[in-house]
Amino acid sequence: MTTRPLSPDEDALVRALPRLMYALPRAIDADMVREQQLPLIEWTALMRLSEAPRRRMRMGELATACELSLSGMTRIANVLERQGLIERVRSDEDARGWNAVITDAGLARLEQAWPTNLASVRRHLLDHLDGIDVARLARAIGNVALTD
Amino acid sequence: MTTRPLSPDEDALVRALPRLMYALPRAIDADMVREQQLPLIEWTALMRLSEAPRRRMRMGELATACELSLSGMTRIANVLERQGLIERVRSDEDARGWNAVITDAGLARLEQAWPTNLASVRRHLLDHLDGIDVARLARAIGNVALTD
DNA sequence: ATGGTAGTTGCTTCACGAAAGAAGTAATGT
DNA sequence: ACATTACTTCTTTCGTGAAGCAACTACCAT
Repeated sequence: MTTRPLSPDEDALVRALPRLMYALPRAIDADMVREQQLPLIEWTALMRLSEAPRRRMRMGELATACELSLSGMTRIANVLERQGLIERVRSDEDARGWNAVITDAGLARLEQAWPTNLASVRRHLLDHLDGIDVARLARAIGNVALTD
Repeated sequence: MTTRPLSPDEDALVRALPRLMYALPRAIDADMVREQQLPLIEWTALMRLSEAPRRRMRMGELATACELSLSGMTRIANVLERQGLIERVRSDEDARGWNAVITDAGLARLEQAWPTNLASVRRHLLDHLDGIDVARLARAIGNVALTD
């Protein structure tokens, strides 16, 4: 295992990391719950579904997209389904599989909550990234934590 | 609340965010547990203590530094104390307060686990940040999620 | 081809542990 | 004395991994 020491810059980043990993999701989630009664994870699931072809995704696919375990995804899907924001329909090409499909109510709810999410991400994150190449950063983050 | 739409770059960043907020901490923690039997949060606590004046911090201070609730910090401190990695001593200027003090064993454990943490952060994060101004990013992240 | 069976996959249910928040306790300050 | 502060204990919620179940695939024997 490589143990070349960190440069001072990298070291500073490592020390700042808990902010990003622990504080940021809590802060955004708190905004979403307070203003929209829609936790961040549920918002994320709706967002992924809304962008999927035919507004649907297999459960496993959705779990991955939400960075959630499959069992965790089942739980969230139950919550969303009980609220009528998604439906579950059997996959037509594999009878073991279920598709989560976002409903019209789900799309409406997503629309309604969108500005809160946007403002929250701005306030907690984007507003602090002056001078950072955001496009490059976004691309970089896409590759983060790929292997486990 | 401001709802100016996101630029495409910002939008890409927002969509990549779950990686950073959910997958990254899980990945690093998994490495720490697998190779060192020392969860990331415990490592973080030891690291903060090791750098504090007189190797000690008040519980509340430490909780903040670890981005943890006070009750959560109590729990972690109990675990570390049972392992002899920290001690609790009453604060001499406020009898309500406790100082968590890292022991020699704690320092040794931190040293021992350091390379794993370093390698993990490199592998999951730093290695993917080509072209990013890391110094600037570190400074920026320091300001993330300040308000709740 | 046809069917049997072994193994894999997709999802849910169950059992557990981690973290937050509320309520409680003890010491301070005014 | 009363309100506030520092921490712990208690309660509830959230998310994981393991176990369970149903359905699909692959392989072989006939």
